[in-house]
Amino acid sequence: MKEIYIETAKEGLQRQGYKLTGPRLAIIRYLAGEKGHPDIRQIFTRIRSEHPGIGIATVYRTVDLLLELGFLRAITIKKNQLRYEVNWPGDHHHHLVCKGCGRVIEFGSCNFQLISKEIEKVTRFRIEEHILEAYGLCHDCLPGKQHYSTEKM
Amino acid sequence: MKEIYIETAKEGLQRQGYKLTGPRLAIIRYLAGEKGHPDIRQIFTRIRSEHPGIGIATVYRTVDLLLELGFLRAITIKKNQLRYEVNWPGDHHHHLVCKGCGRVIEFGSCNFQLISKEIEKVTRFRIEEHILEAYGLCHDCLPGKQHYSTEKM
DNA sequence: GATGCAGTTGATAAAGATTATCATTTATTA
DNA sequence: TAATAAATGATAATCTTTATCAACTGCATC
Repeated sequence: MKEIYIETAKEGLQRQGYKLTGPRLAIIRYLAGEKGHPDIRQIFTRIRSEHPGIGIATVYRTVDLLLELGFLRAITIKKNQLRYEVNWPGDHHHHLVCKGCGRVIEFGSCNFQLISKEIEKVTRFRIEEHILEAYGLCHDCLPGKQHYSTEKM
Repeated sequence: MKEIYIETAKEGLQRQGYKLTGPRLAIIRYLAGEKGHPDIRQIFTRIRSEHPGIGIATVYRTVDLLLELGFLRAITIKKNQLRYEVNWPGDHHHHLVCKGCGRVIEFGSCNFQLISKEIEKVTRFRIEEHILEAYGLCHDCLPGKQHYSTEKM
C-alpha cells in the first residue's frame, strides 16, 4: 500500500512534467508512512532529521504541489493551522476532533452522496469533493473523567 | 432577526460577565448586518470606517470571544484564511465553495444526523457540532463558460 | 558519460498574520 | 461619584507564509 502510493505519486509528478528530486521523494516517503495528521512544521522537522539541509520553503512548495495533484488532503483541526494527510486512492473518511485533548478520530461512514445530487440540481453546482469534520468530546474527555489536555483548540 | 441577534449577543456577553463596550457593540452590529463571509481584515476595515481608532487586536479578541460564546462560526474557504459568519439561532447550513471564482453558496440540506448517532455509538465520542464544506465549480465556472475569476483558491 | 537547460532548491529577505505587553481608558457596581 | 477590574489601542514581538535569486540538479540529447 505504502509502496504503491510512493510509486503512484512519483509517476504522477513525472507525468505532469515535474522532476523527481531528492527533497520531493523524501517528503513523499515520509508522508506515505505517517499515520497522523502533521502540520507543515512537523513535516519539516521530520524530514530534516533524515535529510539535513532541506529548506522550509521546499516543504511548503512540495506540500502545495502534492495537494494540487491530489496526493494530499488538508484538514482544519485547530484554527489557523492546516494539517495534512495522505489521500489514499479509494479511501474516503472524515474526522472527529476532540475539543478536550485535540485527538483526531477517523470515521468512514458518510452519507453525503445521498443528497449531493439533489444539491447539484438545485444549485447548478458541480460538487467535486467535500470535507466533513465533527467536533465534540472523546470518551476520555467526557465530564466525569477529568483528563483534559492542556493543548488548547 | 438582526435586532434579536444583537440583543441576544449583548445579553450573552453580560450574563457571562463581559462588559458591553463600544468596540464590542460595533463589531456585533456590523456582523449582524453582514450577509457574506468576511475575514478578520474585512471586519477590521469595515468597523474602522464607522469607529475610527479601533485596534486590530480588539477585533481579534472580540471575534475569538464571539466564537467561544457561539455567536459566530468560522469556516475555511481558502487555505490559511478563516472567515466568519453569524451563527443565527436555529440556522443550520453548509457551504459550496467554487474553485473557479471563489463564490460561496449556502445550502441547508444536511443528513448528517442520520448517521451521527451511529458514529457516536461506535466511537464513544459525543458530537457537538460539525462542519461540511463541498468544493467544485459553480454554474458560471463550468467548462464551456470561461468566466474564471483571477482570485486564486 | 558529458553537456545544456529548464525546473528546483536553500537561504534569506520581505510581507502578513497573530499574539503579547502595558499604560490608559471605560463599564459597572456600590 | 468613586473604586475597581476589565477592556482597549498602540506597538513590539513572534510566527507563518511568500517572494527573490544565485547555485544546483534531474533529465533529455547527444
